[in-house]
Amino acid sequence: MYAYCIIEYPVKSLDKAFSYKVPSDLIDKLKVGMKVLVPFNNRYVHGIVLKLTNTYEGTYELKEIASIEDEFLILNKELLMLGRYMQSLTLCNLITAYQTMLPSALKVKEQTKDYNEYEKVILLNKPKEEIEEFIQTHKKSNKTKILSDLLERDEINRKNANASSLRELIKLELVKEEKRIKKSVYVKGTKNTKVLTEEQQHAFDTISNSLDVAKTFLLYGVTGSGKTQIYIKLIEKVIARGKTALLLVPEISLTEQIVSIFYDAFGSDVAILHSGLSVKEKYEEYLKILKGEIKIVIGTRSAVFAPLTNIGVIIMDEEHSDTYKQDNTPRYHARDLAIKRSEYHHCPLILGSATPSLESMARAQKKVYELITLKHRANNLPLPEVFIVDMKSELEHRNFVISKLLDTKIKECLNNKEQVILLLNRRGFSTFITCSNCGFTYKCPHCEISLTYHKNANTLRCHYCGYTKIKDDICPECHERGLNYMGMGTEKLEQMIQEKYPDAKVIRMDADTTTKKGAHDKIIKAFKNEEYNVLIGTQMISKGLDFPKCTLVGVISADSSLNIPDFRSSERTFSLLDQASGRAGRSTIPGSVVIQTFNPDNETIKAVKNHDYDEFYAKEMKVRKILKYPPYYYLANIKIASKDYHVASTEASKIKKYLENNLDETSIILGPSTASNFKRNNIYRFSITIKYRFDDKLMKTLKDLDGIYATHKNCFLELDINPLRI
DNA sequence: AGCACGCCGACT
DNA sequence: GTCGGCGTGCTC
Repeated sequence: MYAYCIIEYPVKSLDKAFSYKVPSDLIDKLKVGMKVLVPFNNRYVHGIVLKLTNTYEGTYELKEIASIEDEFLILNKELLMLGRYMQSLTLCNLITAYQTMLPSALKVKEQTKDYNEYEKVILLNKPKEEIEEFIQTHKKSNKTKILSDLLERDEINRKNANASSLRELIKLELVKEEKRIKKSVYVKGTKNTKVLTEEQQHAFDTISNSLDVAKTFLLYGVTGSGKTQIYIKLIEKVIARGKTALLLVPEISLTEQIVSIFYDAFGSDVAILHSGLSVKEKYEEYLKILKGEIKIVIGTRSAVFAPLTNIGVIIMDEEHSDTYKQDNTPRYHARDLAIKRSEYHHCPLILGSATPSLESMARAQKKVYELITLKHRANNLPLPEVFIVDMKSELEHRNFVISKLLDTKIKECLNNKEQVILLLNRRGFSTFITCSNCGFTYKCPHCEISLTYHKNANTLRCHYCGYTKIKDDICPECHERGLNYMGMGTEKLEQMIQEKYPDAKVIRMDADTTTKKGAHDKIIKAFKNEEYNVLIGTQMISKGLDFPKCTLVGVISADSSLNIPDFRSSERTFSLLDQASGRAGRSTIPGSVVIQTFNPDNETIKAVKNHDYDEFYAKEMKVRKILKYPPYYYLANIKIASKDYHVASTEASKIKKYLENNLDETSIILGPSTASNFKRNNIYRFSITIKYRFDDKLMKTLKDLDGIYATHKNCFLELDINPLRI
């Protein structure tokens, strides 16, 4: 028998199958999809078996497979296919695709955040007889009590035992201590008795009727419309039919509620996959899923590769979330792979969101997806009222940060002992120029995105197409000397709020205050427990959190999100502001939202005020159509990187020529321009973006290009097909 | 990727 | 003379 293996090095020139003889003692054990150890160029390297054959036609002197690396960890037929599919979508190496699918690949860049709660339990360490003997031969004490408890119950929590007695028992090696992940609710069957509303029921029925069809549904429901309930019912139904379910969420840490709901409903049938798991934990969960011990997998992006078989439903919650797209190689989008898996398993895929991505909504409009709309909040509460404050007129009253209205509302809120959330988006990665007098910002005349300020050259540049202009001294709009780049950090805002409202207890949540393990959770819990009444934070506080006592959300500057130089900034702003407003008034007290902006007439802002996604969608689609952005055009981005500025620059021009000669005439090539992360780690990056519709030659051309530069000494390419940002 | 092979400069 | 620089090519 012969085996075709792909080996572990993610290098273009090695990204092909190498053939080996299978030694007789492995013939029975070796399966396609297994990890093996093979001799390769005087060394042993890991590989994955792609194919097994009985004959060998080639002319190589074949070596033998050395051993099976892991007889449990197998990529099944579907996952092998999925890897090839991912390769074709992202143009990554096949081995890279497989490595990202397998849990062991995590060792490369293990993350340190640990979202698990741990508990310590005490177990017996000696046979029962010995323990009994000990109890008999010693007089009653804390020690014997612990032991007899253990005889009865197998394990006890460390908290329930006298610490010093315990220490002695451990010393005597009669008992042992074990640290394990605390699963808050492990017991199955807290009956989910919630009754679906009419609307929910209709959604449920529609999907239920297509349980054996590979169909994608876009479940578009306003915040609080109870999508989670529909997920639960669907999964219950699918499990009852003997199938499994996959639930993808944007970020586990922000989805605690969903997770605990599912633990409650399904107990140990659930596995949670997220980046906080250690390699070992991830591996163990993976094996459990593989062995069929798990029926429901909940996880983030990479959970789309969960080795579930017989999937009955795939759900992608908050489908518009950017986290579903990996921002390093392989740059896959979990949605694409979820669609593929739903086709393979002939099961429905549900994309859920209150603010669907334009791509998905456009597909729904074109009937590629079936649209299901939930218009009402499950608890029938009105959506919070949104107030737009024009900061231009506030400036006249010298209110630079907190407008009169927001100030009044905050005071009102504090007086009523209710809570306030203040949202301050970060300025993004690049600096843009704003007129502090009228709020004017420079936009690229071709790309409609904000220009980035380059201080050393005193120029404003578009990093899409390369358009450059010199910064004016006076604002072209209001003719004042107000052109400055603005921005305030959360830290400064915190200080300011503290001074302005001395009685308020303020807590801040941003990247700085959440670096430590569990800090994130701690802040949220503390705020929920009303230890604080003002929460200041960045984007991260806008997602899915539920604070019943919060009745006011203030957005300090909507412009900072709106002006980020990216064609999707309106979409992101709408989603962010809509979600943020959803934080206000979630229980019985109606909430309000104050949005401060220099652009009160901006269509996106107006749509947020009316909670009108449809209006936003219609307007934004027009813009995208005119400017030829997704969903009307697809995008592909090439980054040309080199330590040498000149090399990067000249190669970028060469590549542009190459593309012009090899792509369809209908495709539009933008650039080369300096990439948004132009110089990082002393590497210069240029960016070329291709807008295309149907270009048969595109993928092949990009692949060829990648091949050409694979051997280039000091210049390399990064390809991103359907990038989320460029 | 990682290693051998190979062909030139400067060092005990 | 030889040690070692890294350019080139190959890996079932």
